[in-house]
Amino acid sequence: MPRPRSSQQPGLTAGNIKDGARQLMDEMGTQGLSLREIARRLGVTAPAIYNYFPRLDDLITALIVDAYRDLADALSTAGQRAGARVSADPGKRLLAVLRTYRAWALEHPTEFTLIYGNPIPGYQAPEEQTRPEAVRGFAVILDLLLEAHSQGRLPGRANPLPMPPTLKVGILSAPEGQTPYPSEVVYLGVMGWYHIHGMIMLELFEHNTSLVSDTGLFYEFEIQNLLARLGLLTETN
Amino acid sequence: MPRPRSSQQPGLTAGNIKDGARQLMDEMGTQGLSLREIARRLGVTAPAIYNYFPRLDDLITALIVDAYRDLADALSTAGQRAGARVSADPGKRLLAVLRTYRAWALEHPTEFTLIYGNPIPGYQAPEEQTRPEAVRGFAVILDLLLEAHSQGRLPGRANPLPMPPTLKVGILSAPEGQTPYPSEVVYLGVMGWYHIHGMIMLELFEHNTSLVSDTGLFYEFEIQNLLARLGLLTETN
DNA sequence: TGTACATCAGTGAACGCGCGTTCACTGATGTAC
DNA sequence: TGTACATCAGTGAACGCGCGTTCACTGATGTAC
Repeated sequence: MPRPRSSQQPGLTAGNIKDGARQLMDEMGTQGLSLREIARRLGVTAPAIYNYFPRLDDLITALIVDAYRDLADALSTAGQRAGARVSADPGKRLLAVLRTYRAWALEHPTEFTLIYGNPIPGYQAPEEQTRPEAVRGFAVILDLLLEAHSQGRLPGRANPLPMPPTLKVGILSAPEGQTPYPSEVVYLGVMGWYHIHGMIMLELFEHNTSLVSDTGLFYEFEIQNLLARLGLLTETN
Repeated sequence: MPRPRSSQQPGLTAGNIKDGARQLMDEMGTQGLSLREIARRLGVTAPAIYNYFPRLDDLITALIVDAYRDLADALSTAGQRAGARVSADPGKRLLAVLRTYRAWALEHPTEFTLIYGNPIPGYQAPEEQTRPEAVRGFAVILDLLLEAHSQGRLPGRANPLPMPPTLKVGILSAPEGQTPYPSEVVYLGVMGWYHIHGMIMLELFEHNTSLVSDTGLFYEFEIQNLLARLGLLTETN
């Protein structure tokens, strides 16, 4: 049977396939991914996909990298917009970024799960592909903390943060091979991330439905509290 | 072919099957569960399992309930032992409980993932079976907070905790149908849980390997910090 | 304007696999007499 | 002590299914002349 595709129609693209995959995962969960089912939905036979992704794992990798990139973009533009719109205050920009973190997770639950949920059995993410985008997202937060730190607004030598001397924080070099972040900045970033991440994970998988009635309000309260404790928010909002 | 089993051998039991399932999940991840593979490892044919678990979902439910129960037991005995060994101070007992939370997760990564990781697609946990044990574990934490609260050691009316008036915290009734926990207690419990849970999830799925070199120390520092902020730990350890 | 040709995206059949579940059955066990 | 019998845990074959991947192929397209 001849291919029905005419030259006007866009035909199969890597983008098409990824979109189909994302849609399928939305319905079936991250482990419901299936080359054959994606092909079926695109009105194409399964082997056709091999022209774009030699193996299923390559498709998964592409989806993961896309997700990290999309999240990093969302965080980055949220920070920039807040800077342009409201003020240059790093605390307020950080607040906008943290709001966006949750918003992105709730708007893209499948992709968030793909990144941060159970590892897919038998699949090993190639770090050299996924790591840069993953780091870029977290660096948005670290950069704002660094800015506050350089303004002397974070706890430091004069106003020491409780931080045990034996605690060794791994060194994460800044994006462009610049000087590494000071360990106070990394510590605060990680600490805040843990808190926020736990909230979102438990909300996403519905472990807190009987405990918290308005998870959005709760989140908002927590991030304001967090930033206020660091001296980054003087007035509310 | 006759059954090789003689009366001395224990033969197949529900416990055997669950143990095999847990072992399989340790190797293959929570979604690697397979009736046939479990049966194969137990030296038995797949239909034999149907005498003990009518459907695969029933086996999963049993595993989930077991995990919640085991975690709740671990938390509960940790609190009791700390009370007997060290002091009756609820803060110190809480510290022991929080240490146990992480220890249990790291010792039972598969079961922790089964409970708190991605939902298994197509499987819906029957709440009436899983909820009591899930609540029991969390109640260990809440009970200790309640004890501190009744001793006036938590922030209260006199020494108010920042807690927005509009924040509505769902009511969780105490185990035996006793009076519900005060909302300060629930709030602090949930808040701490979020923080701790995020740490453990990110550690378990190895998202923080490049950020934190000694995750055990980091965790220890965080929980001591957390309790100190609530006024539950005056001296270290 | 017309013809020959290379390209290459997508096809269809097939591979070997593992899965959950059903079914009639078998045969060792323990009990009742 | 011996015999007849009910029980029921586990068997083996079969069902229908979907999966990832391979392979030789086809035929529309665009290009070169």
